[in-house]
Amino acid sequence: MLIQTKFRNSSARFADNDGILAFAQPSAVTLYEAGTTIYGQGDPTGQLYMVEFGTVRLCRVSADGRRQISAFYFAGEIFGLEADQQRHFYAESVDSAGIRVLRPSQGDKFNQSMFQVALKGLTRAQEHLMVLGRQNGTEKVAAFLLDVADRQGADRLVELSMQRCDIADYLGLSFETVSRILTKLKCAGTIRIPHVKQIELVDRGELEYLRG
Amino acid sequence: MLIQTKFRNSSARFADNDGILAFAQPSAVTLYEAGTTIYGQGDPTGQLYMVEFGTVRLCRVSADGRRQISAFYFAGEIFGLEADQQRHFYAESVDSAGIRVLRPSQGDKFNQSMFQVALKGLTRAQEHLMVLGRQNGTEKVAAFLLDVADRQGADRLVELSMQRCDIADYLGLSFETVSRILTKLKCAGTIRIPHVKQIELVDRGELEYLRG
DNA sequence: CGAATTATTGAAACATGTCAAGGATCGTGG
DNA sequence: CCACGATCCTTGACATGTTTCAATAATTCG
Repeated sequence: MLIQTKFRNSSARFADNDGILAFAQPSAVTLYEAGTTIYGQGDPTGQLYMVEFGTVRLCRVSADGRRQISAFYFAGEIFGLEADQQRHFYAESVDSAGIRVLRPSQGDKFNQSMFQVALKGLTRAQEHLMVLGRQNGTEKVAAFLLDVADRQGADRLVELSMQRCDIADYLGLSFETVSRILTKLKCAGTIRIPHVKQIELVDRGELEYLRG
Repeated sequence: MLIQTKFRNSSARFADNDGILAFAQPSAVTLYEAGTTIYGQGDPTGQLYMVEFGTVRLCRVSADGRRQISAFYFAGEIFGLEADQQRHFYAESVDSAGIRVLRPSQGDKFNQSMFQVALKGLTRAQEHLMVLGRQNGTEKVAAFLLDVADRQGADRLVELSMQRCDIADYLGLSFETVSRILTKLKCAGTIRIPHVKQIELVDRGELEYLRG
């Protein structure tokens, strides 16, 4: 369910990612209801997207139904870059999200910006490889909470726009394990869970220690 | 232990990656003995490298000694791209490897090539995320064997330049588990192991099925 | 308020890790 | 060329973390 909206400058409060806005031709913001497909696997590539508000997940599902979320994107972040003409992952809104399409305007500066987007994506993916490959459940969850907090600019209170299942598919765990670990951290006094979707970082130092 | 060598065109048989050779200023080939550091974590960035022959691993070690190998690079492949001024991973030769430095020559075309390198790296990292996050040991090893075979252009006989421990740290497993899985695949008739470092893909279809 | 979805918790099964021993391979020097 | 030590690989037994299945609780939405 898509609803075209009109306001065009609400992202001013976020970093103008890599100067890309100056050189792309940004469209109006499109509103995606929670769980809506933004683009599908196999779709043609060619345009980038910017999250205006809300959260986006980039996913892939294997033949037998296991899902891996390769990244989340929050307000102000850019996604949709692919190496060739076909999309290898599909993108969905996690919650109600506003997405702006960035159409490529031919030009050096836009390419420069695309390069920055690619580098940022590469860095994130490599960081995530480390988490998926060599960390246990507790370390994964700690790393996730700190990452979300940083990207939200949150000092103590993290707003989890995604559900446990999304976190699990991002971290390579079952959602039950994610739930158990959050409970364990809560009991240890490291976090508080005032609401299912709000995590308060009580002992940030401990989380950073756990993250490794 | 480094030894400067002189031959400059032995990579002609490999794909001229993204046309980068035409625009960079390639140096002579430097020979790195097995297990030699090519660059360290924290080193300044700025130049790319091309594998002339042999294998390179890109690694990171956590505080308590767990290592994650984020990528292997084989002959003809380019590595060394980073998002900022500091290297976040370190690069080592796996076996005896010849490495060519690609110094950035200012210019549009080189940047274009860097972009291609970034995209390729991003794609690989994302593929690997899927493997690390959602595949079990057998699937990981199957995916690894097929990936190496493809990149070596090998039909049946895969030459494993790296040891079990490297494979394990790449796949997020223990080296004992890697060994056990190889044995299991051997007993199942899916592969043969004529030599510790040679894997014959007897039933490629089965491996592809296992990979998912 | 009630139904549907999502989250938590428990118990048992399973895959993988850890520790330990023995075997294969490799490089070196006699 | 062989013998030796060092390194790497394999295999076994057991410990552990995570998954799975199942039941209950909390939350969301109409």
